[in-house]
Amino acid sequence: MSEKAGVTSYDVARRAGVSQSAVSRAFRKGASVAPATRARIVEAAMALGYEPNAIAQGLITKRSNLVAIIISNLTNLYYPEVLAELTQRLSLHGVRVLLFSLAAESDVEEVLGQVWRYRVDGAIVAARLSTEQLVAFSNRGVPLVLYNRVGEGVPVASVCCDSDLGERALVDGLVQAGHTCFGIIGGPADSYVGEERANAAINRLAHHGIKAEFVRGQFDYESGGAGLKTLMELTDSKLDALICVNDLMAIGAMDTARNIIGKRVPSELSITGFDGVSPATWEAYQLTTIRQPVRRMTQAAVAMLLERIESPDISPEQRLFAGELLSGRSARLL
Amino acid sequence: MSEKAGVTSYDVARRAGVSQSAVSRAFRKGASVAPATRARIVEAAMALGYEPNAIAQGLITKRSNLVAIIISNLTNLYYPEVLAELTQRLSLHGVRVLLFSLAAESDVEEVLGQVWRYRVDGAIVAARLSTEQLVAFSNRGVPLVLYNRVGEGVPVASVCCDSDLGERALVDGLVQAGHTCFGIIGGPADSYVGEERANAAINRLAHHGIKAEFVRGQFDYESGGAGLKTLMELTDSKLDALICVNDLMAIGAMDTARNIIGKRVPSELSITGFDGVSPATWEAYQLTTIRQPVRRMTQAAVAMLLERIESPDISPEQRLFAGELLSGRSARLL
DNA sequence: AACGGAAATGACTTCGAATGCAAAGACCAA
DNA sequence: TTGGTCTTTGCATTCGAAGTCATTTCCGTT
Repeated sequence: MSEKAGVTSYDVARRAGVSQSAVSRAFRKGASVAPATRARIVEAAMALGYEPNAIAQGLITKRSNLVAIIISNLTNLYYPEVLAELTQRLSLHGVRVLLFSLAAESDVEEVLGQVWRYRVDGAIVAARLSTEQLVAFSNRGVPLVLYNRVGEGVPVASVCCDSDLGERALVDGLVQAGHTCFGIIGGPADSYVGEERANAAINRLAHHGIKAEFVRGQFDYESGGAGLKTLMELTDSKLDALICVNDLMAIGAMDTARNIIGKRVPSELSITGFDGVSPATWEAYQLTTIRQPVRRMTQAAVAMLLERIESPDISPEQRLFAGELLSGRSARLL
Repeated sequence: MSEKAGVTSYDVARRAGVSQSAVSRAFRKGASVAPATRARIVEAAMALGYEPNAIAQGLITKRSNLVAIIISNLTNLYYPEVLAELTQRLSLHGVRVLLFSLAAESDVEEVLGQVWRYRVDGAIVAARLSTEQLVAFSNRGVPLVLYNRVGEGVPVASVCCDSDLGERALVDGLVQAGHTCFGIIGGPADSYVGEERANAAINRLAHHGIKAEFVRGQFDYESGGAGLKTLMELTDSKLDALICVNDLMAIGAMDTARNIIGKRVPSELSITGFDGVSPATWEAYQLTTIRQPVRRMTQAAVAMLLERIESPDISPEQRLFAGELLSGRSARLL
């Protein structure tokens, strides 16, 4: 078994005394090969350390068995879990992952060029795509599933965690528990989930006749503390309910509230997050948040994508998953 | 610009009134094409939305421009950062990432089969490889760089963060600050870094004539708390210095110490970690730890790999980076 | 006008596996 | 033995771009 580079089906064929076609057939199930022949071929292949060249297979079959995964910022703490899940699930189906991680959202265009070049069978995207970019996918016939985003102006298959339901649960709980002065820390203006969640919270508060102060953050730890400080100023320190559109900012805010500002959480200030990342459940935080059902969502995304790879004409579908309210100890909820 | 699937160089050639060869040349720098011709070709290519088929290129040139990245558990909190860095750096060099994330270490063998099939130009691996597996890389002529691991029995290019230096700094600091009862929480027995760091700590303590209690964890938050409890029992609650081989366990231990056991950190119990993940710097923890120089390490890994892809015969090299001591507030150090 | 050398271009082959098609065997029945 | 059916097998072609080599074109010289 002296595995060497560049062993081809011809090498195997020669050693087994058959034609190259036979070798090819021996490796695809359902092909017409005599059992004895197949055995000889497999033996020869093992002896030579032969592995079919996926590149050549891809060229002839027009199936690369590659799926592109495009994620804007992997350091988000939430995405690694998603990525790991997606990768492993796709693996089970014999599909390989071509990973594109963006330093800046604006890199998408360049990345797409590479996606086309590699003739991927499909793509799962957790980054903002313009309408033209969405159209490009459909023109090129590359099945696409958006993760936690929906197509703007164009119907596209997508998997999302319901922002409205989630924020509604949080807002309602906070309102009913008697909070009166609300603040919201949103995401950057160009983030889809950020806007969705912030708007969901704002709308639900409006439904209760409450107007909240609003500031933007960058989804990171520091933004939480900074946002909280700003909101305290804006509200003359009357703030008693802080809604953050992700957990990381909520955690940052908690730390700042306790250690810098000196507000008790949750007795003086309730703080909520969104995502359900693992630090949210740590003893020190016990964050009240909405946990995204990552396993079900990734499972759905993979299933939808594979379906569309098999049958390219399946119509777009949006799957909205309800998050689970995680009642921690960072907020007084009713 | 009605980009469609399956535009080939022949299509472009026809539209530009040239041969396929000309199109090919127009897209590679340094080739002999008249400026005017190239212009016509580029225009035609744009009009058709042509992108060279990387699969076909890979087949003929025997360069896939793909690099495999194999990471055992992405949920480790430390690896996402590494992965993002690696991906982006490789991108800059026109190299694409084929990601393999392992659910269990034992999946490596199966994954390697796929690595061979895709004829990757090289691989960066942060997972345990057996000697046979290491040899397989060299037999197949696939350049390999190990990340935070070294080849066992076989010389292999690798990039590591120095465990000895790091643990020595921590141990010396703790000893000099007067700690007397030491406990160590290691990693699973099959983890390379886990064993390295634990041994480094044990050895350095021995050098000071101190013997520490030792328990194993799984690198996760829960293991920290559980490990601490066990160590408290083993030491009749006399434990006053806890060395964890990664930050996550240290964080878990801190939370348990403060909130469950009721020990003050660091006045009654000093806790140290390793890695320098972002939560370690959070207000609530301010962990005393060794920060791995991720940027320099990934930078080195990429550089080493690319070098070896260009010149396959470069001899193996180990690059050991010293970590930076992050003096937080979780340990009394001198 | 004729020639030489360089630049530009195209025809053809190549990479490695898959597959349509035809030929060759295998097997059974009459 | 012959014919017919079904299974195996090999030949030849294909996928799309790169690159070799031969040819053509272009330009400057004399």
